[in-house]
Amino acid sequence: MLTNPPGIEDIFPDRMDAWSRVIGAAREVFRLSNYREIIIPVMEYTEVFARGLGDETDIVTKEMFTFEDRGGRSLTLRPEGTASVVRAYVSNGDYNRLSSAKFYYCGPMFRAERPQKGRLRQFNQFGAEFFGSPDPYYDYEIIAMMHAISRRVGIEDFALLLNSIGCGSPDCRGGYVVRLKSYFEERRGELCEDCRRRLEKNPLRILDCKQEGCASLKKGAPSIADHLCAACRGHYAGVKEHLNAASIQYREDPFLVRGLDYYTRTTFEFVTDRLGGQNAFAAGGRYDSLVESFGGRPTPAVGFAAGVERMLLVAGAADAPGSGLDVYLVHAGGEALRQALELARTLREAGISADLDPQGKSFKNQLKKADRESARFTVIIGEDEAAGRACSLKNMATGEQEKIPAQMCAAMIRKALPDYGKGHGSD
RNA sequence: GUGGAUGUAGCUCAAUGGCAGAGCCCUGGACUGUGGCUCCAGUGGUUGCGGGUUCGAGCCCCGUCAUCCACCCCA
Repeated sequence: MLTNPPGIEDIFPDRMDAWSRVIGAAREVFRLSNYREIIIPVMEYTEVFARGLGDETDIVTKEMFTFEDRGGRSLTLRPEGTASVVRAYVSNGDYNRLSSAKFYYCGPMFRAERPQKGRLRQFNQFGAEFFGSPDPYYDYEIIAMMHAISRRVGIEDFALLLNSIGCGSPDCRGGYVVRLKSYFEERRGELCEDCRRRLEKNPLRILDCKQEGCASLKKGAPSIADHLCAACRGHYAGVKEHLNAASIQYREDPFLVRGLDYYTRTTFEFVTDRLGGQNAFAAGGRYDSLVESFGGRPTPAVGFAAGVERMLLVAGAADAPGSGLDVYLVHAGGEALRQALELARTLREAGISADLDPQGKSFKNQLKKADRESARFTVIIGEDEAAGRACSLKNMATGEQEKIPAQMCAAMIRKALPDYGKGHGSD
């Protein structure tokens, strides 16, 4: 039997309810802050990600689905969205010339990791990016949107971790990294094997290590908080002020280091302990030099991304079987079927969802199907009804049933549906 | 890439090395034109795949594939 590749899932209708609620909440929150949707390609030239995320990052070195096109150029299925949005922004002169821009995106991402709880090879993210200002307000705006989306989706059990990793200048992170490196070099023997390698490549990442030895070492390590330059310190204070003003709880974590190279100043994560070996369901930060490194004008920017499947896990979202159909038509075949088909057309044209089984076995069988579809009404056309061009309208919740002229059916159902008009056809 | 666990009906799972089962689902009946609750009956299997040991393997051994969990890393 053919199966789907590992870590690449089908999403069936029963799950779509919860799934759409998450995406819907995100879209609505983005709209409220004037972010507009952008559709970015599912694949890019490999350089986009290599340059965007950093040549040495784990994602680029071992987690990308990369292949050659027919001309021998290297293409990669996108492992995240920010690099693509930046690439799109830079290559589109119209937007590039605007003083600022707000985008959001959603769609599948691909990473060639071993699947496990909360980790898929194809998964869905939505995210937002702001271009054009270093003002800490925008860091806040980005964080606040993700916060609002979490609340709307019903995620209660989470923490917001916040940090500033400063800028690259020698009196800021640049100098800090040097101190950090020498601190760990003196204790090289106590570091795990991975961290000894990180010591050369990216000493900051040692702070992220969960090995016991390394974790206890970092308690005595110099903290980035004490080594920010005046400008970055002021920026960080500004972000916190905005968060406080909005009563958004956060926990400062001076050791919060993200796996992507492009971050500057603000970094943050929305974390929970309900994701197995994973902990973050959304994360982001500021990336003030990424646009420039893609060949654009120097343009400060902030953004975040969230994992839809992880949010569903954290929210404990249950599958909802049944379609919420408005009407299921039950018929006795022959002339009754002919009238049922005609009535189905009428109902659908009136914006009422209707379904039936032309093979229609017993009434019992058809009623059962109506129940499985969680239909709100059943319209029954048996031989008696068909003879008088009538139908029996049954409310499936109460069991009440009434025989009415077929002509009146659509009008009566429409009146009885409490939310007719929302999500139904309009007139 | 590394480690551990698990693969039996559509689903969830039983079965000392000795006749492959139950619950749910599905179909039908009790109720000849009425869903959910109850009761009864029925359909449904190359026990992931390939070897081996044995009189005999779902069970033991080897290999392989798949899934899950964890490491690593990340949404």
